[in-house]
Amino acid sequence: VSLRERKKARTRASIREHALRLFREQGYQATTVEQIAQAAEVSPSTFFRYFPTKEDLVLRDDMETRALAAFERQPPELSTIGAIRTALHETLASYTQEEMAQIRELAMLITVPEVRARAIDELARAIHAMAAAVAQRSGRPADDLAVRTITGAVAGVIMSVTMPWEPRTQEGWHLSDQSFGQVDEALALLETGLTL
Amino acid sequence: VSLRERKKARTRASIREHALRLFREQGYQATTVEQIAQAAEVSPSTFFRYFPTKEDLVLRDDMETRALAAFERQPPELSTIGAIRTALHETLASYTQEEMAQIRELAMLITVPEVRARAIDELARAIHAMAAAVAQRSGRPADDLAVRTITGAVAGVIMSVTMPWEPRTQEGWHLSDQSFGQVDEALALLETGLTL
Amino acid sequence: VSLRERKKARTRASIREHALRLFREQGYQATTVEQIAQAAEVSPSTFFRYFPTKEDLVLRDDMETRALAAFERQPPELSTIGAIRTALHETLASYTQEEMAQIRELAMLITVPEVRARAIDELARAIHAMAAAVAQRSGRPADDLAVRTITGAVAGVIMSVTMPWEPRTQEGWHLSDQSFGQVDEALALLETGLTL
Amino acid sequence: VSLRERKKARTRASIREHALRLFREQGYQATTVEQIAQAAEVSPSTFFRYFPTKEDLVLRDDMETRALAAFERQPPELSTIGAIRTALHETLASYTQEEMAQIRELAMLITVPEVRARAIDELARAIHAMAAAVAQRSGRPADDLAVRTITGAVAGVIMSVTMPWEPRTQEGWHLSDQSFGQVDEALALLETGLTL
DNA sequence: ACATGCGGGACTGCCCGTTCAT
DNA sequence: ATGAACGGGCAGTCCCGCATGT
Repeated sequence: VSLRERKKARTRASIREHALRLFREQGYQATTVEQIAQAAEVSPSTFFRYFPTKEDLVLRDDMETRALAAFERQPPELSTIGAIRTALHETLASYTQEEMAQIRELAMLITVPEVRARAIDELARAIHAMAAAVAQRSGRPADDLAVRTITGAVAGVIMSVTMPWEPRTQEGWHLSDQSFGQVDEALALLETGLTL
Repeated sequence: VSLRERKKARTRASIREHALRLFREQGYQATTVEQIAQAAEVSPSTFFRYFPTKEDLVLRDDMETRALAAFERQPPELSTIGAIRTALHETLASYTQEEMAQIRELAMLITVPEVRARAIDELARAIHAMAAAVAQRSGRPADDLAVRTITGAVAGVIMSVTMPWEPRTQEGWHLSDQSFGQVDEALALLETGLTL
Repeated sequence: VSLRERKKARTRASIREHALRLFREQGYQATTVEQIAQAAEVSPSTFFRYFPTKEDLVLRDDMETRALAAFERQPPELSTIGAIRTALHETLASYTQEEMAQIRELAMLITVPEVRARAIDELARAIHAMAAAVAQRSGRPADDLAVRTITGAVAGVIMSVTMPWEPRTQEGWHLSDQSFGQVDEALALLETGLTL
Repeated sequence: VSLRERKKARTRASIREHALRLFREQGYQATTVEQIAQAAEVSPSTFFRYFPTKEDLVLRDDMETRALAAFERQPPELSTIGAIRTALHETLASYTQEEMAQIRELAMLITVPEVRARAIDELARAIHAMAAAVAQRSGRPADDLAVRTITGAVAGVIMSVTMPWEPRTQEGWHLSDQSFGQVDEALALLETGLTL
């Protein structure tokens, strides 16, 4: 880890922290990139070198990567959905207190339409990546319909349970601890069979 | 239907047609709102009165509304997913040849990232609307977990089957006739149970 | 002439005047568009609506248009070059004192490389427009070699005589009154024959 | 020729080749310096050390230098324009097949406005350099009007004959073999006298 | 009512000067 | 000491909302 790398990481963190503070104080939309750059003492162009878009301030985390890695570690005896559930548990457990706090803070911002659209898109993309893993695990081709169905369903369930559906204000919604519990429960339901 | 309404509809259609032509010729991103406005012989501000954002040129259709209405017409004997499947069939059948052609053309544009993010978001929103209908149909509360699970799963499956996952060029992807068939099949799978 | 038009013209003039003042005070390159916009009390985007590029502040004048019109007014007895010389005289005579002063001030800025490259390009384009007029006048096709040769030569002579060739500072060069005299003389030479 | 020099020349050639390929594939404007640098496996800053601006990828060749040298080799019996014509012939003849092919490819890019403006400016500058040679050859002062006139006229004629005047697409224009023939013919006309 | 004009903000691309790594 | 990385700055484009004028 060279000095250069360290500095980059620090700059990146600094930009994000200042941004989050400003979002808290003024709201997401009311905060301009220029303000963030000024607060973090970098130029706007530098800002965009670290975060391609303003939305990426909120989105870039590695939860999907971690979850995928955890999934691939699961023993083959588990059913697909079972493996996914365990993987999610492990992923959550891997976060420190502070990381969870930041995730919770970032999560509040998905009430902003653009952020939310991007977030869903990322989720979709991530689950598609997981489809490959599922395919391999079950010895089926990557574009197998059952594989696409199961991964799609999982993504949809996560979306449906965690996203704030009614248009609430930024303050009115938060990612509760029980959200994860609900996701788990919903995935269990999905596996049991959706008889309604 | 007043004369005013007629004129509005014509303007709206004209803007959309000119836009689609320009998208075909130059691509979505390369076409500016100003060009579209000029081609349709309206001012840019008028454009925005008809379509709140450029993306809405592609997104605004009433498929979700029609599907929801069809769902509510289904007899209570059908299972939830069965009713959804039938509703989708009826919705598709309700389109004329020309409408289908336009839908297909619009569908090509979801390869554009912004459009795609918005499209998924709309799908999510639409399915949430359907959750209410499902809840009522089954006599459960609106925020019932089973209801959210089933509707989320349906949305996820539709997404997973119809969206172009690999980053393909605009030309390389199209909404095939069999896409609908695959959605139907996948929903059948979902109902049967996802044992993988 | 509506109120709107009036206002536009005033804004345009105001921007240019403030820009010229700033150029005088700080130099062309050291003056940013933002400064100009601020001085003229408009937003940067408005600036670009009036002048597509910073260079256009300097370039947009109608000398070429006037010269072309004057050329077309010349009687057919005159030789081509003779007609051009007369047209240039008439064009110059048509400017008021103030206009000449502004032209002179703008002319100083062609010492700036980008401006100069653009200026030559405009000259080239203008002379090409004149080729059409010459062709018509002499009853030859537009792409006749003699026509292209004569108009090209005229453009080249004007360039050669009026442009500041050695890289001089902005202060060291100015468009003198005798520049026009020299152009006239050079065109006379061109007509007589270039025996060297 | 040291090893260092060799390496530099290779890097330079490599950058240019990758750039030309990308220009062919995506167009000049759509290709960014960063893409070129990446393709040539150098950093952007290295790119700018080899080519001060993106335009210089297209412009930097030594045709003017060669032509000037050839001009200075001409015997004093020849008229000025005669000497220039011979010099141009010799210069052309000095290029290999591959060099000509590259020149032709580069020439296509002068349809791009910025490139074209720069190209004309370079031509102007080159011809001004030639003015000094003409002055010396004829024993006149460097700023002699006849000298400036004749060199300016030659530059203008070359411009007029070789440049694509109508706004054509990149594909629609190319530097034909007969362009050189036309230049020669036009210069002959210039010498004979421009009676039109 | 409707269009036009203007403001503003995100974002891109070119280019340069300085700092760090080899 | 040579070269790459990095940050800064500025021109320019586009989307879109709001005020202003017709």
